[in-house]
Amino acid sequence: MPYPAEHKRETRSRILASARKLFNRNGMAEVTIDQIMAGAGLTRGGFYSHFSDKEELYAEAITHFVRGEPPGWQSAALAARPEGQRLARAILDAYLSAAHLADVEGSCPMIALATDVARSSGAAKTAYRQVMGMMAGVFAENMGPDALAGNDAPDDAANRQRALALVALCVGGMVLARAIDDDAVAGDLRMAAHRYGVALAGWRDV
Amino acid sequence: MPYPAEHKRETRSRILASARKLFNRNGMAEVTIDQIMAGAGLTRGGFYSHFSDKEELYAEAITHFVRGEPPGWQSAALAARPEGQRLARAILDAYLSAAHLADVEGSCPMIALATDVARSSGAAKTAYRQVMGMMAGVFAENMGPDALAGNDAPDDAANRQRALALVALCVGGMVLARAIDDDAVAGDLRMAAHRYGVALAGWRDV
DNA sequence: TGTACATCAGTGAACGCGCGTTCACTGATGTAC
DNA sequence: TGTACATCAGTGAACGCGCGTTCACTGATGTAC
Repeated sequence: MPYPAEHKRETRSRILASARKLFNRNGMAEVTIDQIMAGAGLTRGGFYSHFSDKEELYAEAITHFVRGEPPGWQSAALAARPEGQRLARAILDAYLSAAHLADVEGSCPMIALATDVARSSGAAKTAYRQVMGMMAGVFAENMGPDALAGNDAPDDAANRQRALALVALCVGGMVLARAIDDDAVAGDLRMAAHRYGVALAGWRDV
Repeated sequence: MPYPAEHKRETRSRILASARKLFNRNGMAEVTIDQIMAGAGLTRGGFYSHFSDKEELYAEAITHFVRGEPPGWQSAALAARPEGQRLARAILDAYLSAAHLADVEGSCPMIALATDVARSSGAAKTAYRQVMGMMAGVFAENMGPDALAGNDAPDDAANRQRALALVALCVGGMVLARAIDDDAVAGDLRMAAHRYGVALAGWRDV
C-alpha cells in the first residue's frame, strides 16, 4: 500500500472543510471546484478521486456539517460540558451570539445554507432535517415553565411545539441579521431573538 | 413615437414578474437570462434593451418585490382592508399559512431569497431591509399585552424589540419549513411558529 | 383616407469565457527481495 | 541495508457545454403628408 490508509481520508476531510467555508460564504451554486480544491491546497483534477461529481460533494458537505466537523460556533459553548437546561441555554446563547453572527465561514449550516437546501433535494434535505431535529430535541427536553400558556408543567407535545418555535426564532433571527446591512438593526434583531427566546423557553433563571 | 409609451414599461414588468417567480423557485444564481425571457414570452437578446446587465436585474427585482408587484401571499389577507391589530394579526396569519408555505413562486422574498441577499450587497440589501422594516413596523405599532414580561402596557422600545423577534419567528419558521422534506414536521414548524407568534404578540383575542 | 417613412422593441446567430469533467502522466510512498 | 518495483494520490492540459453579452437585422407601430 503506497500511502498510509488515513492519508486519503485526511485529504478528503480537507476538501470538505474547504467546501464548508466556501459554501457558507458564497452559497453552494456560486462555488467552483477550482476554488474548493485551491482552498484545500490541491488542484482541479484531484477532486474526482474523492468524489464522483459535484452533486456528491453537496450531500457529503451537509452530512459533514451534521457531525460538527470541524467545530464551529458551538465549540466554545460546549467546552464546559454543561448538562440539562444549562446545556440548552448555552446552545441558545452561543447560537444568537455576536460571534456566531460574525463568523460566516464557521456558521451553522441551517443559517448559511437555508434556502440552498430548500431548493435542493435528497441527502442535503435529510441532513438538514437531522440538524434541525437535534437542536429541537435538546431544547424540547430542557424546557422551563411556559409563561405564555401560564403552564408550569407543560407535557412533551407542548414542549416539542415550543422547541420548534424556539429553533425558528434562532434561525430566523440569524438569517435576517445576516441579510440586513445595518449593523445596529442586525444587532437588535439578534438580541431581540435572544431575549424572547430565553423568555419563551422559560430559562430566565438558568 | 412608434410604440405607446407604456408598452415598454409593461414588457419590463413582465420580465420582472418572470424573474421573481424563477428567483423564488431557484435562487438568483441558478436562473439564466434565457429562462427569464422565455417566462416573459420573449427571447434572449431583448433583455438588454431593458436592463444593462444581469446585476441590474437583481436590484430591480428586489425593489419590485418591495412594492408587492405582483400581489403575492399578502393579497388575500389584505382584501378585507383590516386595520390596527386586526391588520397585524391578518398579516401574521397569512404569512404563516399553509398556502404561503406551498406558494414558493409567490412567496415573500425575505423567505425565498434570505441567504441570496445575505451574500449580495448594495440595492438588494437595502430593499431587503425595507421589507423587514415595514413588517416590523406594522407589528410594533399593533402589539398586544406582553405576557412574557407580564407587562400590559409596554413602551415603544419594548414593542419594537418584540416586533423584531416576531418577524424572526415568522421568517425562521417559513425558511425552516421550506428546507424540511417531511411535510408533517414542516407543518408542525409552521404551526408552532404561528401559535407562539400570536402568544408573543398578545393577539390571542384579536 | 391612404401611402411612405422613421423609430425602436424584439429576434436570433455568433462570440468568448468559465466551469465541470476527463485523461494521460508524474512522483511520492511503502513493499519485496 | 539498498535497490527495483507497484500503487495510486494528485497534476494540469484539453474538451465541450452553457451562459452572459453583442450586434446586425426584422417587423410592428405611430406619424407625416
